[in-house]
Amino acid sequence: MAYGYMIGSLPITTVQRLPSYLRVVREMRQQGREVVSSGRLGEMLGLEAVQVRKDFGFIGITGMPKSGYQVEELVLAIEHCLCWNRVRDAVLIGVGHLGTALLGYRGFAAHGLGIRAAFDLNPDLAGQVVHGIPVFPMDDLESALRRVQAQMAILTVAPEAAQEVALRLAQAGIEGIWNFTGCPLNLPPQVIVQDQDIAIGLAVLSAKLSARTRAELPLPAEDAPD
Amino acid sequence: MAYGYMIGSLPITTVQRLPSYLRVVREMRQQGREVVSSGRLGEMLGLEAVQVRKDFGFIGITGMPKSGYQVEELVLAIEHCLCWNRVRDAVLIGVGHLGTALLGYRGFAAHGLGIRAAFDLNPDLAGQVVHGIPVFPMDDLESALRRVQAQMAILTVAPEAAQEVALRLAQAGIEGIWNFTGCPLNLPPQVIVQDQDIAIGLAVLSAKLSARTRAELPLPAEDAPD
DNA sequence: GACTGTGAATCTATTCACAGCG
DNA sequence: CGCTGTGAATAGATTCACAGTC
Repeated sequence: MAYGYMIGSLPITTVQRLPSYLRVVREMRQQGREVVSSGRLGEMLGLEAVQVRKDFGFIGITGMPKSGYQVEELVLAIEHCLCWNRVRDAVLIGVGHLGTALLGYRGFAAHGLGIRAAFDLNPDLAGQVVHGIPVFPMDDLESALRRVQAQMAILTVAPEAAQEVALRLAQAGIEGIWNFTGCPLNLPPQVIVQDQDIAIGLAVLSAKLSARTRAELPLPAEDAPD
Repeated sequence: MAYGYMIGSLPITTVQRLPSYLRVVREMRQQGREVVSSGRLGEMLGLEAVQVRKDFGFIGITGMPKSGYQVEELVLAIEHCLCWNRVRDAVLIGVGHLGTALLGYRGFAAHGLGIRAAFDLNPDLAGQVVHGIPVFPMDDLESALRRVQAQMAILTVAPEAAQEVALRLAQAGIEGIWNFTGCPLNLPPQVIVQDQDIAIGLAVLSAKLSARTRAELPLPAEDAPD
């Protein structure tokens, strides 16, 4: 079983399922539930039980026949894999609609993310505090980054500015960029870029809706003679 | 070549790449460029040329040896696949930080989406107009949906309310739900649900950063004797 | 009996290799 | 030549089938 496209020792598809496992097992822990089976978890998340078991195998968790997996152990193991048990310092660039929304999202702490500063071109925003996070002018980017020691940047600037700002971030030593701009970034390979393109999800939904609408219509008379 | 996981006649992975193709070819059209090769497109998007050709084959586009593909033809074909050449009526439920940001996003028109109305529990919001879109109280959901004829709903409510609101949407005849709540929705199968879980992208980035940090550290003395 | 754990089989997606064409 | 188009090969992910264990 040669698994590829690995992140560290985990298949990327496994990593993508970890957040939903974590949400469920955290909830169970809060409810005082101590064990859970792969079957129950799969049912709740729309996954096959064996897939859940394989995933847990990858993150090094082993369960007990008859009873299942220890909820607490699962929480800790998943948090460890993602480093969501400690808080990673981050900055956000581009305090527009989306940037503001992300600054206001209370859930990031539980996802290992602490936004320490924000930056925006607009001089009216600089000096303000948005959802508790101070906003600095773009000119201060490099000097502020030397102070706040952020490892990650959340990029929510306009598409036209994306590449240029990303390059400045890379040069300032940012290690990972969470890219909400929808533009592909061209950066030195030591910077890890994660694209978060909202248009992809919309495209899948649009295509599904269109496919169903087309299927409901009478088919366009496919009476080929042969 | 038996491709599965199809949406209509397209592999889902192809559909997921269509938005980035579309962005690039629309830009080229605006610049007056008439043809483009699969190699050039692949280079711009970080894809293999052959993948681009396969994708274009699926959407029924055929190019010319030596020159490449007609930019205009590509734009129209991709828009057609996604139904992004006409505007689909939608409503948005939950005018919090994220909901407000989405209401303010000017790009949806180019993605075939027109938000006609928004809804929120908060009575102070009802009656207001946010980014040009009227907000109604949640109690009016069913009656308003009878008037606006929306096909799609954007769900940006708090996780606790997600399932209940989604059920109301399904009963009101909504065909597709774009689910930003991070909670899995349990709905009758005729409703198409597209989950847009921001935590997945963050998990992948977190895991990559953690993996690299771990790789840089001296390995924890793996001197097994056998 | 009700679970886990895992090799083998299957299914899906990407990439290779090359024929065909303007 | 410099492209496209596609069958064949490979790589990756899921699912099956079943052995093992408490």
